[in-house]
Amino acid sequence: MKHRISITHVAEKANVSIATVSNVINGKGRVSKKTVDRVNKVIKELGFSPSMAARNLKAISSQMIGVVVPGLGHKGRLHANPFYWDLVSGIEEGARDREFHVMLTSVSEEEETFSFVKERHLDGLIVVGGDEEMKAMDQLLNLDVPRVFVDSYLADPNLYQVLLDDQAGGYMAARHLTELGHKRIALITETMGDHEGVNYNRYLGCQKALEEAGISLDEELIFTKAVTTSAKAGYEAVRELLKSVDDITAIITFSDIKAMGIIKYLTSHNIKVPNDISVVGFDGLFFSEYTTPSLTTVYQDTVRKGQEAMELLLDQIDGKKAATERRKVVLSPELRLGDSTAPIAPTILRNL
Amino acid sequence: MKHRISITHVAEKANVSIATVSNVINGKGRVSKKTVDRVNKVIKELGFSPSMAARNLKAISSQMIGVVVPGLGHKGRLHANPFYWDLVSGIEEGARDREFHVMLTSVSEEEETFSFVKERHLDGLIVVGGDEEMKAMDQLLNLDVPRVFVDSYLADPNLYQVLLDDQAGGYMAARHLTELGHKRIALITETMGDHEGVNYNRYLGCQKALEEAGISLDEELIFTKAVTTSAKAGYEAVRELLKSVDDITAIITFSDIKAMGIIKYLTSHNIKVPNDISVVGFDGLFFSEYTTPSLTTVYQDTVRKGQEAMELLLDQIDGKKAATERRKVVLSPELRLGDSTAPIAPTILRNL
DNA sequence: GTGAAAGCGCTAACAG
DNA sequence: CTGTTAGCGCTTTCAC
Repeated sequence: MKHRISITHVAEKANVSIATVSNVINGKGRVSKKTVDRVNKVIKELGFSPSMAARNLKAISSQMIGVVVPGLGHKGRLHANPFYWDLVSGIEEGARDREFHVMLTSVSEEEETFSFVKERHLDGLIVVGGDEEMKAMDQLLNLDVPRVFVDSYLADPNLYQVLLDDQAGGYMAARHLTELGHKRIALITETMGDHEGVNYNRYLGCQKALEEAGISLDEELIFTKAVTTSAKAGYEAVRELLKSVDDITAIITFSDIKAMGIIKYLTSHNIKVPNDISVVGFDGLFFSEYTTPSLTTVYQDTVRKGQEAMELLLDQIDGKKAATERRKVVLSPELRLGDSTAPIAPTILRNL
Repeated sequence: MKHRISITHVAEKANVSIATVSNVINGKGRVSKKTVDRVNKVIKELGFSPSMAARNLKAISSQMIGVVVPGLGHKGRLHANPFYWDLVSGIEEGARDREFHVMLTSVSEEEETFSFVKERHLDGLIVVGGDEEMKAMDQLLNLDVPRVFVDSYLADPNLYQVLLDDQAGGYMAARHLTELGHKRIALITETMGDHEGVNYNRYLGCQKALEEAGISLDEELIFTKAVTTSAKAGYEAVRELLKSVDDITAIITFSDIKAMGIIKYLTSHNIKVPNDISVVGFDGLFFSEYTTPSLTTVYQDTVRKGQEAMELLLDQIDGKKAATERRKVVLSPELRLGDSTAPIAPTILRNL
């Protein structure tokens, strides 16, 4: 295995000192144009590129940030939710614009140390969707690096966070249904933790809309046993739900993929969507317009979410003043109408 | 900003030399149990973790591999195909098992140098889905690092590749349709390049099945103008296709998300799937069972594909003998029946 | 068992 | 303008 080409080789071949080569590489110091050209020529000839490892040894920066996604790896492989890919797309795009690279890691249920952050001199971390209950969150909160938390609902106002206005989203979903005349509206979601987190906030929004419409959200209509965020979980959740409830006319769920599973169950059991039951999803993923029926969903710009997170992180790394003022970015959702919701059926109205 | 805690600090506090600390960290050399314990205690107290940058300076390895995905970034942000996320999940999982980290980068249409591979001492690269025509492929092929190409169909037998048996997949799709009695079968795909690549091979498989059934694949039935791999592209492609052809009874397309768009177009234009037209997709993504109708599709284990790629890469990095023998891993697809295909309708049969 | 010392490739003073 | 030199944190002989 041949030796790495180092700055020294370049220096020798160009008949200059390594300091000069260094200056040329970094455009620093005063170097005559002639020398610059010569050195650059040699660099090209030798196919030299500077070792970041060596650089990092002096400078603290590694020009690399980490993205921590829950459950991607090992024990808890990521649930195939396109949402993450959109988010990562946004992050990568933002990083690339600023010449940063992105390291992707997952955090499992096991104890994690995140020692890699120090080991690799990571300049920052974007943490996706960890609640305060997440085991690893403690560790994460104690790290001494710039961090941005996405969808995490952390109380500490000093933390940098990117969120969706989930309450508004939940509100839109429920409001839409009440406006269509629905009264018996079920909610299908994962466990909502201890009154925090994305799902809980969406739930609060729903509740508000229902209250406004003079509807009380029956406990029995809140189904929080969807184990994962997946089509399958949605499918199984409605099945269970319908065992104990038979008069609902609408369902809200907090992800499009669960909505998909829900619709699948309903239509394959001869319950018409939206005629018998309306369904509202959440996220507005690419496929939501292409399902049959197309989804009414609360859209969020996930790619942008990723970009915002990256921007917030980089501002922080740069120590920009802006960063101090702008610690929390809250994006707005948007209701997208599809064919999965409709006014409550007249026959049902009559029975009320 | 406080100084990084280095091996020196540990050495001082533990009253040993840095060499000993190093030995403890790496479990090398002879160190008395007593010293080991003392040093480890100090390490914990100080919260010390060794700098990989410094390590990399000596050792060549960075314990990091790069994943290169086409068009994720900047100019050509990734098309929202869950396929990639599955693949990356597999890769990350494989990496994590072997204590490697994964850097995610995109390659745009622009000229790319991949200098980061040397700069960051990457131990290897997994390249996803680049044809030989891809501009950056030349660069990629000339790099001097272990690489694994996924879905790339490169001629050089020395290259490490992970592929799906795409011909078999295409064959399954078409065979299934001919067995159902279909004769006028259309193909909707992206441009198929110069007779290579994933799509072309799937096409070959189709062709074979059709030939076996005594059907010639009409030129006019091959629609290669789907611009991207997306539901929208599928939607628009059928629309165009149906302008010039009106007697097809089945459509094959090489991704589930295009299939989704196709079905959407058909059903929303009152063409029944599968009664009027059968549709076969490809990939077997999570949602394929949950569409309405559910998709008949050629399933591939995408997560496994990622894992295999990682394994092949790591074998190569380790210089395992196995790697020399096993340069090409070809996974097998599997036909998954859904409700989007059905025997050709009797009414049509009568007209033939 | 343990330590001293020489680098790995680069940057950043500081001289010249 | 350009070169010398001292580290950055760690691994690795080679002595003791």
